[in-house]
Amino acid sequence: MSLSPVAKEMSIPVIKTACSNCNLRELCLPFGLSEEEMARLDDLINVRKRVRRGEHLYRTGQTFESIFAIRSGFFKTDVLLEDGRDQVTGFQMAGELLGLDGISSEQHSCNAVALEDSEVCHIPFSRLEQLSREIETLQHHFHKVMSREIVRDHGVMMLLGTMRAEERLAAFLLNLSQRFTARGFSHAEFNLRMTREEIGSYLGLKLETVSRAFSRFQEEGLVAVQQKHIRILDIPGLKQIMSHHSH
Amino acid sequence: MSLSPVAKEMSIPVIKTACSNCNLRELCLPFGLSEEEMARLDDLINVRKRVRRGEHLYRTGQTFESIFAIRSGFFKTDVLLEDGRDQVTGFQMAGELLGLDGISSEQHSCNAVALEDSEVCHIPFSRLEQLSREIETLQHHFHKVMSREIVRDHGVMMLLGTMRAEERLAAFLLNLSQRFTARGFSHAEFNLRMTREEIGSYLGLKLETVSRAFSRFQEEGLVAVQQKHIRILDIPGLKQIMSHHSH
DNA sequence: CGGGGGGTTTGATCCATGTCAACCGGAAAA
DNA sequence: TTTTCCGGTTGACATGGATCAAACCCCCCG
Repeated sequence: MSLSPVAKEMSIPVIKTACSNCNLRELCLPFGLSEEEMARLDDLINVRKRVRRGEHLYRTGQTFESIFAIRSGFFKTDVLLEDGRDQVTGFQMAGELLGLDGISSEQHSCNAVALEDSEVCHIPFSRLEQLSREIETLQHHFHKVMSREIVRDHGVMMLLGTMRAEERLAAFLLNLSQRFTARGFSHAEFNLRMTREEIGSYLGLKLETVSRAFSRFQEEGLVAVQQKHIRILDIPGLKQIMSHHSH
Repeated sequence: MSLSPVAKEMSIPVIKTACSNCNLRELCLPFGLSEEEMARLDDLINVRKRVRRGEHLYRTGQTFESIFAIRSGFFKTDVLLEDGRDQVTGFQMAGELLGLDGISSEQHSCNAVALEDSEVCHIPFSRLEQLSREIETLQHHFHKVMSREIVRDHGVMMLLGTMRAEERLAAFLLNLSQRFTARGFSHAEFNLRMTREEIGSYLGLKLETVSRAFSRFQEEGLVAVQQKHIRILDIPGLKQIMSHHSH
């Protein structure tokens, strides 16, 4: 049963979806803001949208107007080349921003697809710029978030350019583990939201190679894999694989 | 003969190195600013620094305080992994910014090395943020520049993840050509500032593979290669290689 | 003018990953 | 319960690029 407008008017307490009571505020844009500043940020985020599994949040070429903060759920972004090849450029989870790539050309330069039922906050970009001209903390934090995206991308370039298959998968699992931990989930046990093919696309590998690497990790007792369910058994072992360069 | 301080005091016209008379202003940060706004940007860029070939502009781990705009010259950025592997993450030329990756953690996350004698403008970041709170155009343009870097990185991820050796090199040459063109140089003839090994590192290939790909292009009449001197003979041909996926 | 050395080219061989194909297994439909 | 189907696993084989090695070339320096 959903609350009627009348219920609101009768001032029955309603859980307002707002930055100030969002448990992701320490990971997301509001980081470091005062109560009053957060309220002003709230003001500009007046649309929250559900995106069901498999649906696009935006597509390449669409006019860029807003960035999105993930309230809950899981997304992938991918780029499509004219000749049909495509690549997953990232997986995004709660508290992360989507759409930063659209600022440069005023249109989105990748597709964003929900990998599970998700909810996003819609942040009109020009209003965010306006507010960040007024709130130094917000401005600086936003710059940090963009910069972090650049650093992340450099990490992926490193992975794609210098690592072999098992190193890539180890790095990928450790990265997921670390991000789940930061969100208060188990660092050792989680469900993958993406297929082997999507993992492979992200890591520059074919799905068979990803599958074989998982099997190998399993044999060596590093992880327990059951379909999409992953239990990481030996984090130091994975770290060693990641950086145990044979040459 | 250099001008003495006395000459300046006698108000003999001195070419001031300033954004307003920099021929890169349309590519660089000042893009879209009024004369008055550009003067304010000039105010904050009071150090211009020479970096000789082979010297570091900054190193991984150094405290981040400024970003740098390249006035002239050519740089590479690279990341070093603990196990000794490294990768070139980009090549930067006049009008481009260096150091954006340092914002996120307040320390530089890569090395920037001059590949030829260069000159950079030193832009204290906190003052840039301050000014961009006051000048909307500057703020927006800066955001676009950061976003463009993200889009560029996605392009490189695509290249590393889905392209084969010759496609990567074709993409690389076309990209250089296009950037030289934008700076008023010949789009068809230029000198590479980097070694085959650096190209390989950037493209996720070994130097021998890069060399072989060059030879192949030469055989096929796509380019004329003589050491570091490159003449592009067939741009459509290169474009076709880049996107002529065999599968 | 004659080394010397870094960068480059080219050849021969090897190997990690791609490719192709068969099979498996769990979830949803019938 | 059985069927279907999609995603995943596993095997056999092919291949692009890595590796190792030698020779070459250009530029700098004595």
